[in-house]
Amino acid sequence: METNKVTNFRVAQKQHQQKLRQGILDDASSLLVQEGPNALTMRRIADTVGCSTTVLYTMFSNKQGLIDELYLRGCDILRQSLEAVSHPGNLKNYIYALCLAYRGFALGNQTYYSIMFLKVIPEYTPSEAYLKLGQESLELLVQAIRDSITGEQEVEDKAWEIARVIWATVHGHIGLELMGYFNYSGVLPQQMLERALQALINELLPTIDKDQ
Amino acid sequence: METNKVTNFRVAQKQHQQKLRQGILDDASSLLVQEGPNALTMRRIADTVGCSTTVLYTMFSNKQGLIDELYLRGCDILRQSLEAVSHPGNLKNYIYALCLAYRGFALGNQTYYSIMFLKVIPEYTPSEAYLKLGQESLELLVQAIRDSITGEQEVEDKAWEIARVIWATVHGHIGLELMGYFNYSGVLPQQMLERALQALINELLPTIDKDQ
DNA sequence: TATTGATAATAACGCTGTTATGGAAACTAA
DNA sequence: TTAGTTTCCATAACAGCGTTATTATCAATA
Repeated sequence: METNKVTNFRVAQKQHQQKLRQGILDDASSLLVQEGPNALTMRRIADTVGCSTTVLYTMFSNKQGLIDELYLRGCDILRQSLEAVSHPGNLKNYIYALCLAYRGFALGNQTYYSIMFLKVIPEYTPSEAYLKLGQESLELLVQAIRDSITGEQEVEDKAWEIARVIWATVHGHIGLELMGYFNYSGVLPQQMLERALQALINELLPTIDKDQ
Repeated sequence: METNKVTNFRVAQKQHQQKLRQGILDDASSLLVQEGPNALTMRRIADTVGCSTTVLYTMFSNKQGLIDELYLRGCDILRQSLEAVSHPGNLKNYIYALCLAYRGFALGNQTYYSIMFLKVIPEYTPSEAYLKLGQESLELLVQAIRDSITGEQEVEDKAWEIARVIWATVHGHIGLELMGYFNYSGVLPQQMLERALQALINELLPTIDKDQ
């Protein structure tokens, strides 16, 4: 059957392209991690992969499209970092641990964190859809907050609202820390974050763990 | 007197250079404000001023040196924004107002804020000394906190510590807001920040305004 | 087998920060 | 005044950036 041969070829082609695509993203990813966002240029990616820049443009349209994929990888890593947190039964401690895991993700994957939540690459600004995907990586935190305000009205909206307040706080501590503003400050950044979190959880989730 | 003529010329030269220097910074500043950090290239600055890039390099060494000066201008604007806050007698409200003034500075001077506290220009990273200057722009906030914990031990260290925690929180809210993460979130960013601040001040400064 | 179609490398365009070159103007010294 | 030296600055260049037009190659069709 001629058509079978053709479709077989087509399938092989598709698979090859998929592998190439993943290979490119792997190389771009290690470039990002090992040498920072500044090293993430189309030419360097092409050199690392061993192809011309043309391939990158036919495959991802432009730099924005390529980095979009790295953004998604960052979302995965963040989600997995939160999933790795064991639920200690105590909701307060759990929320606490989720926030510290978020910080762990940020410090352990500074370059991913930077392209997701800071504007370090002039050519890249996450689209509205991707901003939403980024937020949704925090689902576990939102769920924990949902659990801790169960019984109240408009749990869904309130949970997201509180999550965003906590998120912003954690983000702010990380942002200033990464900029270097907390070097030589006497107190460890983590301790400062913990103090802020304690205050926020106490005030925003006053009914939490009262039955434990 | 030959030497007088010479020195007079030297003085005139110096003054001329100072004026030129300020003119360059004025132009760079308006370029930054009107067209954003991406428009802040050495060539565009030179074109706007009406000189060659060589002048910029003899005057500021490099782009880092030029933006250092804009960083200082940003510090001035921030300090003045805080100084413009009237002290309402109530310390809690004052700290509150200072934080909102900080947010006002950030939103009203997004480009200055970005080069100072976010990493939007790959070629610019504030040095340790400038990071310190940036922090010191928050002196009024630190002083307010100092006033509200007077009587305790190690007021100086504690005040800075609490100030940094509050600062990080405000910064985080602004950072996510500027990235667009709070668009379509239902609750206004300012309200979210206010809730966070209320929680922080209540918990970190429990003795505040008890005598009023 | 000749032709069409996709694929990708080369080279180019207009940017960027930075620097070497060359010339003009001004100060110094005879 | 004149010759030499120093200072200043614009032009042009270099390397690198994102992006695209050109061109050649090579498999699929008719």
